[in-house]
Amino acid sequence: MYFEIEKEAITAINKALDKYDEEIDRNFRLEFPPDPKLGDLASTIAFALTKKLKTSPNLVAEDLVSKIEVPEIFEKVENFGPYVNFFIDYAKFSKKLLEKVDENYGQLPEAGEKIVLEHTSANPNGPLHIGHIRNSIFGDSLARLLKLSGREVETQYYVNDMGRQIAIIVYGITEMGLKIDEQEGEKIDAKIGKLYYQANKKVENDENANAHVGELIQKYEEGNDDQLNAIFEEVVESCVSGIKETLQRINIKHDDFVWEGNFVRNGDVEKLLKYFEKEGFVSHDDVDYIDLTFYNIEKEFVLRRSNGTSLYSTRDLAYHRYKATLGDTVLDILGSDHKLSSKQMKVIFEEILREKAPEVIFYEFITLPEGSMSTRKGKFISVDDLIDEAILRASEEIKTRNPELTDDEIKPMAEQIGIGAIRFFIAKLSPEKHLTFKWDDALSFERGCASIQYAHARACKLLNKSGKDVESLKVDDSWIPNESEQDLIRLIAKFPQVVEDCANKKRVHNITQYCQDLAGSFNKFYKSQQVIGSETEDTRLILVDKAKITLKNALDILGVSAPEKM
RNA sequence: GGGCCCGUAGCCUAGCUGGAUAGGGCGUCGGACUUCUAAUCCGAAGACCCCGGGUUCAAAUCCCGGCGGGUCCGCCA
Repeated sequence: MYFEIEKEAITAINKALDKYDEEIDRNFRLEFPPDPKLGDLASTIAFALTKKLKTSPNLVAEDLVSKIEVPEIFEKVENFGPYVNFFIDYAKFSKKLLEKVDENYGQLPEAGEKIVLEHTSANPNGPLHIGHIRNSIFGDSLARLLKLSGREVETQYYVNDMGRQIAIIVYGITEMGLKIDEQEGEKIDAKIGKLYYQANKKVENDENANAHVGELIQKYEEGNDDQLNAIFEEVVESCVSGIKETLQRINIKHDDFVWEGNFVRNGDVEKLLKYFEKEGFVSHDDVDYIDLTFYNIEKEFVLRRSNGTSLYSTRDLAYHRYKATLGDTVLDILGSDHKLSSKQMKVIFEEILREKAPEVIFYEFITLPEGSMSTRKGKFISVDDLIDEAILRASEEIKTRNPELTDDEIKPMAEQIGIGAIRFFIAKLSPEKHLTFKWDDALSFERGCASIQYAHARACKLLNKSGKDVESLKVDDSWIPNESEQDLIRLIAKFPQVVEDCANKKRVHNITQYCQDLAGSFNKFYKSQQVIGSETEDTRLILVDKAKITLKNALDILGVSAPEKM
């Protein structure tokens, strides 16, 4: 709704600007004033005009206001110092808004852009740990946000089957006689992690073992040993299946899993290397590499090991060229430790291949209070453990609040609340901020996600209790919303704009704030206004229903489910 | 050593393409359950926006120089 009325306000301002002789940039948008007392939409256009007119911005704003014809949907236009502020006529606006909100509220029209979004892509050498989860939760939420904003999105998980890590696991199986089934842990990915830890310890301290791993890498890359291929594939497939299960628990599902080995097997990597060679970019030492000092990058880009095998970075280049064929934009979510290699990739794409480089969003690490996590050192908290703990804590919380509930009733609620707490906790922090993980911060049910879910459950309960079919109700024509109703309407109206804004900036953490604001506004309304039995019962029920829908759709961006009961 | 990121009340944080009294949350203190669920609401206290310069009518935001923390600089991914 704000889109429409913003347009009206801009048109009105432009008409007023026509009355001046001075030419100023008409490509402006409106902003939200910091306080509803100051109106609903504000323009800073007076600042631009001030420079031309050479008077104070306050006077310009005052003069501009006198020249503006107030569009019908607005009550008045006033200037507050240099700001030109529009006040919505809520008697007219509210009814229109409520009629507009349906199940798809917030879904913006098709933008005609397809984004291939890669996220998570953790090495299949162990379970997902809480260091990876930021990538997954941010990536998945962003995918949801971008879809809502009208983009087409395909999510991919890049499976590193050819890495040294997998070869180490295979070494553990074939040379050390370790068996996946015999490892500690419930899930197969956890067992593989344990096996990897042991095999890695051996390889680190034993030259021969280390050399043997190199041979395994070489053999798998050549791909002629069917028996060996099968072992590699089984390890990777098993681990990925465990990871998929974990992701599913936190409402994450990728559209596609792409194995890096494909790009060696289908010849793409070789083609790329030949191209670099032909164009004269390759330097030969023990290894083949591209010297990037000309582009101000000290670190060379290694293409091939001395034994002739390819590296992750080379295969990744081929993978990114493949992704570019699938959509308009290639977007990666990566930890900040990838910054240098991404810079190398960007230069290679733009300067050497002369192709569009992928877009990358970086996030800082999550560390434990005692230091950073490491699958290699077996030092991490797995996402499965985090989920289990979250659900456990949530069910205890539910039990103390609702002692009458049975375990069967509690279980699904605990899952929704526990998972919500995790996703919300991760999503609310902007990605460039480093995070030290603490259980009590991560799994708080006060004022966090649970209170938002609670607002939704409250709305459901209320609608249910009314016994009316809200779809068949009509907004009362004489209704003039009071203050808390206006506040709620304002926030509901803002939602599509929040979606657009966050999607353009590719930021999801502002969505969490929006959810909190909307829930807060609903709770305030709920506390102060009687719904059932009031004179405007039907209208208020509609308002409750629309708030509920908006809340649900906003939570959906975060992959958090909206419970009907709590 | 060089590159990149971060530094906002006791704690976590939004704002960072310059503009309205720096917005939330946790914690603290005080109030509200005979009334549609108190996982809620109302109120209060709490901020040299790391420090020092500069640009500007205007700086948390931009520039320069420090300080503190993180991270990268592998024939790992």
